[in-house]
Amino acid sequence: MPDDEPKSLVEIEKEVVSLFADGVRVAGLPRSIGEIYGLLFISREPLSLDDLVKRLGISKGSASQGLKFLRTLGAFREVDGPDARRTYFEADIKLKKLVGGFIREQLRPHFDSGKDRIKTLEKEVMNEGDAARRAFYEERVKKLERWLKQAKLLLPLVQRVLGE
Amino acid sequence: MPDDEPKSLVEIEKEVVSLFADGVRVAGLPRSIGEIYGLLFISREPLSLDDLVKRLGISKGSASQGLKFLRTLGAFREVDGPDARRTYFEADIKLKKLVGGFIREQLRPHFDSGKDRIKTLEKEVMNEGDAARRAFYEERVKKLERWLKQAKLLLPLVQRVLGE
DNA sequence: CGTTGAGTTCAAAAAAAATTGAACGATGGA
DNA sequence: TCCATCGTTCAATTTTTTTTGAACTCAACG
Repeated sequence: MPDDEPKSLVEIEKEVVSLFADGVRVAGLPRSIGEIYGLLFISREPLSLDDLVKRLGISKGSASQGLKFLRTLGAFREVDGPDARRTYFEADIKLKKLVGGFIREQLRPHFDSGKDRIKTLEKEVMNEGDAARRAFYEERVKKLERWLKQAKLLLPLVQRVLGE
Repeated sequence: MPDDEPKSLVEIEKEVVSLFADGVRVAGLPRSIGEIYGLLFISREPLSLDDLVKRLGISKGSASQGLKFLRTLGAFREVDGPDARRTYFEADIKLKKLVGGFIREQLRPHFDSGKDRIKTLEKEVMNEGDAARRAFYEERVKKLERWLKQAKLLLPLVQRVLGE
């Protein structure tokens, strides 16, 4: 029963893992998710959940949850590997896909709820008795609507620029 | 000495404050920063630090730090108000300016450090003895460079789309 | 100058988020 | 059918982030 698989990360791997770990923080994601994707990104062979646990030194729970999230983004493929019992993961390295997944899973839902809340605001504004104050509120709520519309407009544009 | 200023938020104000509080979380910013900007956004008259403290029910420290951050973004103007001793704040409601400030203060620094770290990676890759492995690393590092370049390219575009 | 109070700073406390690990369901042999 | 173990889940724990509040600086004013 060979256990000569590399247990610890080599220098390059460490640097890439740490780069992604820091990188995903910008998007408000936990470190471990960046670490997992980073290691998949810099690994020639697909890795199993257990490989991730051993090599990153994280818990099985973290690895499983991290993969669960990355799966919703479409950040990796599941492929066959040495052990038929295990699932092996291989990074999908299309930036467009990653960003697309992030937009779909993280940004869109926020935008949608934002839209609803602005709708609620509009109704609320109508109850304002003071005319001048109401006018001010109307102007601001309209501004919010425009912001949201512009932001939504931006998303497909972002995807296009990052596309192939 | 009149203290008939409204102490608590009216319904609309509450909703806008909460909308911004949740909204800024997407950008990884603390709730209080969204609350402060939100209240300035929906206030007809400029507000002092003390107004923010009283009406949002946050500490003086939070308000001061929140304003400190918003100041770096250029998210408000300082104007005169009822009390000559105090500084009054008025929201700047140009989306372009807000996003521009965020890019400049939060995103750019990350990108710059990312660039350095990729440079380090490149050097490290040259030390890899195994040719096939080195080729793989080179390809991946090149991919990272391209990603960073595309992301950087995106920033001015975002600013343009959000402009006036 | 001394006093007052506006605004800042930062160590400590509180709150929120991420990680762990043990229990669990599921699946594929034997 | 029973066993072994892969992968998931989630309550408890740890870590990180955010907020607080008291001490401080500084400027205006008498």
